[in-house]
Amino acid sequence: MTDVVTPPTSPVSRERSKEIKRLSVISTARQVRVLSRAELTELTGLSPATLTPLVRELIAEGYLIERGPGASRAGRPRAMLEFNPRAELVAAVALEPSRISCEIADSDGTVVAHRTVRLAGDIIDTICRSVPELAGDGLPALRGVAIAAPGVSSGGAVRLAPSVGLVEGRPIGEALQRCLGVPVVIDNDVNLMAAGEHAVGAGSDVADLLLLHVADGIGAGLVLDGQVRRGSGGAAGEVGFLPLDPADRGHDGVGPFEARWSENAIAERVVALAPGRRPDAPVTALVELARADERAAAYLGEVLAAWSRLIVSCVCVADPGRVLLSGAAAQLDDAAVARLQTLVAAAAPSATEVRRAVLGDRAVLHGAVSYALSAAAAGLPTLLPSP
Amino acid sequence: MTDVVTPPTSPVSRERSKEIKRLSVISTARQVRVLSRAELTELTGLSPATLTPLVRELIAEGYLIERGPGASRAGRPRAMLEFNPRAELVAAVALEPSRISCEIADSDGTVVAHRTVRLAGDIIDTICRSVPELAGDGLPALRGVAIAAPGVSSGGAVRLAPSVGLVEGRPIGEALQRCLGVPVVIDNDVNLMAAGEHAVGAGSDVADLLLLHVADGIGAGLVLDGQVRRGSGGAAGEVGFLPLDPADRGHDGVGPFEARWSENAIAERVVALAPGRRPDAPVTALVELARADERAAAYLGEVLAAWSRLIVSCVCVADPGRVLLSGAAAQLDDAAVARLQTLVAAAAPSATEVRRAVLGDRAVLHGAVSYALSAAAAGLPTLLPSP
DNA sequence: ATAGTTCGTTCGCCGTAGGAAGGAAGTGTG
DNA sequence: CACACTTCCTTCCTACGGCGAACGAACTAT
Repeated sequence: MTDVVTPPTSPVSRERSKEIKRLSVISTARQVRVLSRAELTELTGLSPATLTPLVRELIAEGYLIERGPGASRAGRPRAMLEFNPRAELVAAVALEPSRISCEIADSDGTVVAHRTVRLAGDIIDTICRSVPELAGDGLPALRGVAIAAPGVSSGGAVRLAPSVGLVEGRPIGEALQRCLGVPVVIDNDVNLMAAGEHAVGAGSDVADLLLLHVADGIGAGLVLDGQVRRGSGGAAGEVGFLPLDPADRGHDGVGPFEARWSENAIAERVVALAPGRRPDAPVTALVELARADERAAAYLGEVLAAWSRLIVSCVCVADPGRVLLSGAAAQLDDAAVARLQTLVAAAAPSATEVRRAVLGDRAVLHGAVSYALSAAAAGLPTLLPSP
Repeated sequence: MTDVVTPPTSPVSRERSKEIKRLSVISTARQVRVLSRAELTELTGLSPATLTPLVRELIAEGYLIERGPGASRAGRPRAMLEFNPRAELVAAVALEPSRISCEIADSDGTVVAHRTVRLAGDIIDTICRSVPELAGDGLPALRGVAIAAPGVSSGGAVRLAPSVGLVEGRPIGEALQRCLGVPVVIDNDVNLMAAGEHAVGAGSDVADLLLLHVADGIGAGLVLDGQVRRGSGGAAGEVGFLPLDPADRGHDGVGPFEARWSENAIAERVVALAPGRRPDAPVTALVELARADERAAAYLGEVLAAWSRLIVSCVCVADPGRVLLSGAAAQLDDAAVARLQTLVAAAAPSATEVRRAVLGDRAVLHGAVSYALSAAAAGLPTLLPSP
C-alpha cells in the first residue's frame, strides 16, 4: 500500500521455508518444554514425515534432548523430547549512567552469567569484549543481544546525557552486530520491561498491554497485537509529557506531568509529611503513612487520581486492556490498586484491568531475552502463530 | 511466548508458498500498475523462471493484461503487463442510523456501483441481497466486504442505538462471511478513514499515523506499523474521553472532552458569535469570522489549543509522527493548521507533522477497499514486505 | 549485416513436503 | 501367554515447485 519500493529479497526461497519450519518447531518446543513428535505434528501442522529428519537435526544441534518414553494409554509410548533452554543464549546489556551491566541468559530467562563493568573507554569496545568473555564456551549458542538504554533511545527528547551520541540512532547497534555476528536490538528500558511482562510476566495471557513505570520519570511501554510499539519517533509511551494540567509546561526535557507525579516528587512530599530521612521506597512509605495520617491519605488519593488520569489517557488512545504498574507504582498495596482500578473504570471508555507488574528487576532481562529471541527469528517475516 | 495453544494449521505447505508468491506478484502489480516481467523479478525477488508460469496463470485469471512492448534502449523490449483493477472488487457497506449505503469498488477505489438502501427488515439479509445484486456479473471478482459502523464496533461504550445487538461482536461478520463467501471485516468508520488515508491519502508515505476526526463526537484512528490498531476492546482512538480537564466528567457515553470541542459544540458557539442560521461547516465559518471578529479569533484559539492538547496526548502515548485532521478539523485553513502544528511542536515529546486529511468523504471507501484487499490476503500470515 | 544487449522461456536438477506403508513398542483381552 | 489392537515413529517413494543455466527472441547501435 505504501509506495516504498519493495525490497529485493525473494519472498519464499527454499532455505527460508526450511528455516521457517525449524523456527516453528523450536518455538513450539520452547513453549511446551517437553513433548513428543506426535504432539509436534499436532501443534505445528507439519507431517510426521517432515518432522523426523528435522527433529534429528535439532537433536544433533542440541536444541532438543531425547528423554525416555512418556506415559501411554495404549500403543507405543511417545518418545519425549525436551527443549534445551541452554541451546539459545542471549545477552542483555543495560546501559547505566556510569557503568554497564551485562547478563547472559538462557531462553528461560535464567541468568547464566553476569557482570557489571565500570564505563571506561569506548562503550562498543567494552561490550564487544565483555559479551564473548561472559558467554565463554556458550558463545556459539548466542542468538542475540539486547541493549537497554534509559530514556528515549532514538529520536524524541534526549533524556540521559552519557549515552547521547553513542546510543542515538543506529551506530551502536550496527557496530555490535558486525562485531558479534548476532542480531542486536536496542531499546528503551521501559519498552523492554513491557516486552518482558508480556513474554513471561503479568501480561503473558494477553496481546495488548501498557506498562506504566514510575521512577525518576514516568514512562510507559506499549504492547499492541503482541508487539512492542515504539511509534514513529520512538517516543511512544512518553506519558510524562501528557498535557493533563493545562497550566503546566515542561521544563528541560521533563514532562509536565512527571515533574509532579514521579517517584522523586512523591518522595519529597513524603519527607515533608513524615520528616526524617528520604525513604528508599516512597510509595510504600506513603501507603503506610496513609493508614494513620489523614494528610498522607489525602495525598495518596491525589497520586492515585493523577495516575488514573494518566492511565485513562492511555486507554483512550491505545486501549491496551491491561495496565501493569511497575517501579514505584508497583509499591501500591492491593487496596490502592483496587482504588486505582475503580478510578480508571469510572472514566475509561473500555474495560481495563489494572495490576501490578510481577517481574520487578528481572523484567528488563526477560524483555531482552524476548527481544533477542525474536530478533533471531526476525530475518524472515513471522510465519509462526503470532498471538 | 503467550501460552495460547498453537493453532493446528500447517506453517508452510506447498499451496501456501505458491499463494504467497501469487500475492506477492499481485500486490506488486497493484502498486506499480504497469510493469514488465523483468521488473517483477527485481521487485519481488522471484526468479524469472518462477515468474513465467505464474504470470501466465495471472493473465488467464484476468489479474494481468498483456500490453504491447514497452520502450527499450537496447535489447529486446519489455512486454508490459498491466494490472487490471477490475479483477478485484470489494464492497464497502456503511451503516447509518436509518439506512445503509453500499458501494462496489475496484482495487483503485473507483466506485463501480453504489446504492443506498433504507433500513427495512434484517440488516444481514439486506446486505446479503444488495451486495450480489450490485456486483452483478462482477461477483466472482469480489474479494471482500468491509462494513463501516459508526462509533465503537465491539466492546467499549455503545454509541449508536440502531446498530446495537446486530453490530455488536461477531454475529454480523460471521453471518455475512458464510452468506457471501468472502472475508468480511467490520470496523469503526474512523478506523476505516485512517486506513484509507494510510493506503492512498495523506499518509501513504508513512507507517504510522493518527487520524483525528471531529464531527458530532471526536474520534481518532490509529495506524502503527502499517496496521490499524484497535486495541484490546476496540476502543483505541476514543480520544473524546481523554481526561484533559480534571473537573469534567463524561455524560451518557459522551466523553468529557468531546462534549466541549466537537463540531456540535463549536457550531453552538458560532451561532452565538454570529447569530443567524446554524452553519453547515461551523469550523469554516469560525475561521472566516476570526479574521474580523476578535471574540471569534479568541475562540478559535481556544479550539486550536484544545485540539492541540488532544493531539499531544496521542503523541505522548503512541507517537504516530503524523496527525491528519479530518471532518470538521479539516476545515481549518492553512494558517490555522500551522498554528496547530506549532502548538503541538511546543508540547509534544516527538516531532509530529500535522496535516489535513485529503480524501474527505472518500476516505471510508478507500479504507474499506484497503481492508477488504488485505483481508483477502490475511488467510496466511504476510510474507510480503510489510512496511 | 553483425555484434551487442536485454527479455523472456524452456529444460532439467535438486530439494523438500507429504502420502503410504511398515516397523516398534506398548496395552488390553481371551 | 499369545494375540489383536492402538499409537508412535520411521523409511520409502513420489510429486512438485524453485531456480540455475542455457537458449531463443527482439530490438539497438555501428
